[in-house]
Amino acid sequence: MDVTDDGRGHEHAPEPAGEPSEALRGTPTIYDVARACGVAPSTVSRAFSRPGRVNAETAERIRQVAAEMGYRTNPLARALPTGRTSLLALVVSDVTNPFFFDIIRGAEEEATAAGYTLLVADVQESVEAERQALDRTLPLVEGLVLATSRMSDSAIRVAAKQRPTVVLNRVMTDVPSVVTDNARGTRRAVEHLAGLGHAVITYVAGPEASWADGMRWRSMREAAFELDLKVRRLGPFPPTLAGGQAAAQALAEHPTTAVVAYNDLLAIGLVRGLAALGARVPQDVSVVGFDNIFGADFCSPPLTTVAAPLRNLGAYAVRTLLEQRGNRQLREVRPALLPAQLLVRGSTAPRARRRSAWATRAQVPAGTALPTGVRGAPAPSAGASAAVGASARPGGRAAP
Amino acid sequence: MDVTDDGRGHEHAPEPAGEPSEALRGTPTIYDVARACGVAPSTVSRAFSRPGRVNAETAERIRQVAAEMGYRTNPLARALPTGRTSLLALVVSDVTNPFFFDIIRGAEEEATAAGYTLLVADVQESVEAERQALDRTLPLVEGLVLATSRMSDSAIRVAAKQRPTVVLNRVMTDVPSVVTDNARGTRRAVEHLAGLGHAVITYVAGPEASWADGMRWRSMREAAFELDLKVRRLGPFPPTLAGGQAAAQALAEHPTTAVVAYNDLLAIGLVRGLAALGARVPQDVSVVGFDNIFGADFCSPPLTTVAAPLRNLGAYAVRTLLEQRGNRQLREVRPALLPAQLLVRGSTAPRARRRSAWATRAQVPAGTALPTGVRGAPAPSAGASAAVGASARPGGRAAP
DNA sequence: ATGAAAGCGCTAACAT
DNA sequence: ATGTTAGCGCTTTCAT
Repeated sequence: MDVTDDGRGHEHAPEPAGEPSEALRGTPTIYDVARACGVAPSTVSRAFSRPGRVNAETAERIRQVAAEMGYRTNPLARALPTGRTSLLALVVSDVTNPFFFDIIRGAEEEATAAGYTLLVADVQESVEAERQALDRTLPLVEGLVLATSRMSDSAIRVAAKQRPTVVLNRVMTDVPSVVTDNARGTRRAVEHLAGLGHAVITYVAGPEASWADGMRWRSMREAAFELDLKVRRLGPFPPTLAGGQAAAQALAEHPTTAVVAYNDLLAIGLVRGLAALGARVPQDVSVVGFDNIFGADFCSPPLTTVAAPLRNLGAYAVRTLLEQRGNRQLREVRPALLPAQLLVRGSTAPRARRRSAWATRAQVPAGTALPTGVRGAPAPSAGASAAVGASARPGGRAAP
Repeated sequence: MDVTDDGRGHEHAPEPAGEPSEALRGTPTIYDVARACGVAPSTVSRAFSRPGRVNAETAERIRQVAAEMGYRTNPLARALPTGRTSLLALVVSDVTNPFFFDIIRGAEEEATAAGYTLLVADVQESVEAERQALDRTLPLVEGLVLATSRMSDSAIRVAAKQRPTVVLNRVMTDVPSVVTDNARGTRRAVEHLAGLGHAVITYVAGPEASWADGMRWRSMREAAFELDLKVRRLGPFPPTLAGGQAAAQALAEHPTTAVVAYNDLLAIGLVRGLAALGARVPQDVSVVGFDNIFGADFCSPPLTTVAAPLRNLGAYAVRTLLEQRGNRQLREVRPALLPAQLLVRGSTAPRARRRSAWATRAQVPAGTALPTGVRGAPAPSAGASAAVGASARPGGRAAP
């Protein structure tokens, strides 16, 4: 940030005319500083890169002169021989998705604290863009956090072979991964609804390809089984406000008093859709979301949600990344499970005594195209245990 | 992204034993490719950096072999002699502020389209962090977009001297700047309220240091004068939900039927605060926000707002930046004004016939500390014309 | 059209 | 503790 319009070192060493120095070119180099100090360039280099390996006094003098001349070490030149760029990349599938806001913030903080600069690459939900972004950034960075990658496991492994890599919101066994503890979070939501007297819960599903979606649905079935509740599944729907409105239509045909949605955006859309159909939340229907994104507290009613430890997720990923420096082996690693927290707000309430008539009142035009059909869960007794055994879909992508 | 575990060129040239080649080290270089092709390194370099200056056939052969070997040009090595890093930086005061979401997205898109990678630096509202981020990234990037910088004009000029720079949401005359057309946007809001029959409008102010805040308040006074309305000013308040709730308290003491808030976050907070005080929006009070941030459409009621061309702002800034390549002069430039758009939603309605009693009902504890006093605008006739002439505060910071 | 050679600015052995 | 000397991988005159 310093500009040196003067301080050309004329008092240090008489410049042989015709020799281009930092006075002519833009920025002074270690050579200019060295000449001005009467030491070797390598000494100047050491004075900055490893203080301590140079005499305290000369080091001080060098720093002094360098400061006067406006010398700044060129990170590019430093990176070429060493590979130390001090850059980390965070690849997100969509910067404008509020799910990432706090993740970015957490990663930023941790990176900055460790002396790194975070490069946020937005790949706009495109596998092709993701590949290209990686092509471009991989050689520049010292490490990589893939938040919600849309690439295949093998593609991720390829990247992980070149640079320390951590994946977020997706479980892998040979690449360090950090995920929210969806199982416990989901259980808390179900317990909450059960405590309010709800006996049947609908799960409004998100993208099929989402690792989290599969996890949440399975966990719901387990929890419901143990608490002796019934669960249904509706969807999949795109995890957007529009998706939620569509879900409201679908719900009208198979109403329940409680709903757990794949994520907050879907939940908020659902609440709006329900309102449009004449259903009151939470009086007629209780709604629970996931993630606690920005906006979950000021929508109306404020959303009860399973809050993902967003900021922590980002911070933890970067920390894990930094720990990988040195040991570059892809060895077996257990995914880190970060705890979620149930935030009870205004969208859930005790089950109404008498069933509201909203669903029958709601005008659902015959033949309305719904994204998908409704299917009841298999009998809890059979379904739950089967679900428990199922492991995470191997190649599944993690849509937030 | 390619990994080359094989393709070591053994069939091209017998490796003299003991000479480290790309087989031993990680990535193949132009030297490896050159040897494999039987050409000079410089030819390989040209084949990639300026195709056309090399025989079409040899170029093709080189590309072929290079691909087989998994050669990728090293951006760092290329950048050292040329300065071309293909990196652009977008510095934002707070990544988690929804105001920036679409700005980032717009900038991202434009940068990617032009073959650049965008580095998003979050400086967390700290001048010190901003200075440091600049120190770190400036030498790496080819250009800089400062969105809502908290630094002084002169500090910005210093940065602009080193790299092409564009400032967003702040007017400067010697550095290209792009801002929302707040004046016209504000006028539209005032016209809208006037059309609904409101005669007195309160402006709920944001940060004093915000360039946009000053601009909006002045524009309101002008517009109100022309339309023969009265305006009052309340604040400043922090541009957050909490700030809005505080503003609701203040408004209760000096109620008007219409309010224009500095930004959406403040407006949303205000609506919630009013609700808590028993005022209905829009029946008792109409509220207009600014920016149309994420969430403005799903809060309750959906917010009428002056939508900033967020995405366009980001895209335009990057485009302007890219145009600066080549001519590195800081010459006089006129700020670009991008049009805002009034989005009428549910938070504004015709003025009620009879004055609601909410404000008198609202329990405002005596002596409640308000961030600031309320002051009426000076007589429109005098105030307005004076305001028109006033130019943007020179050193003002632009808080979103 | 291609090759040879000199850097870009810094770091890292290896000497002294 | 400091100086010398090679590079890091690529670009770019200047020759040929």
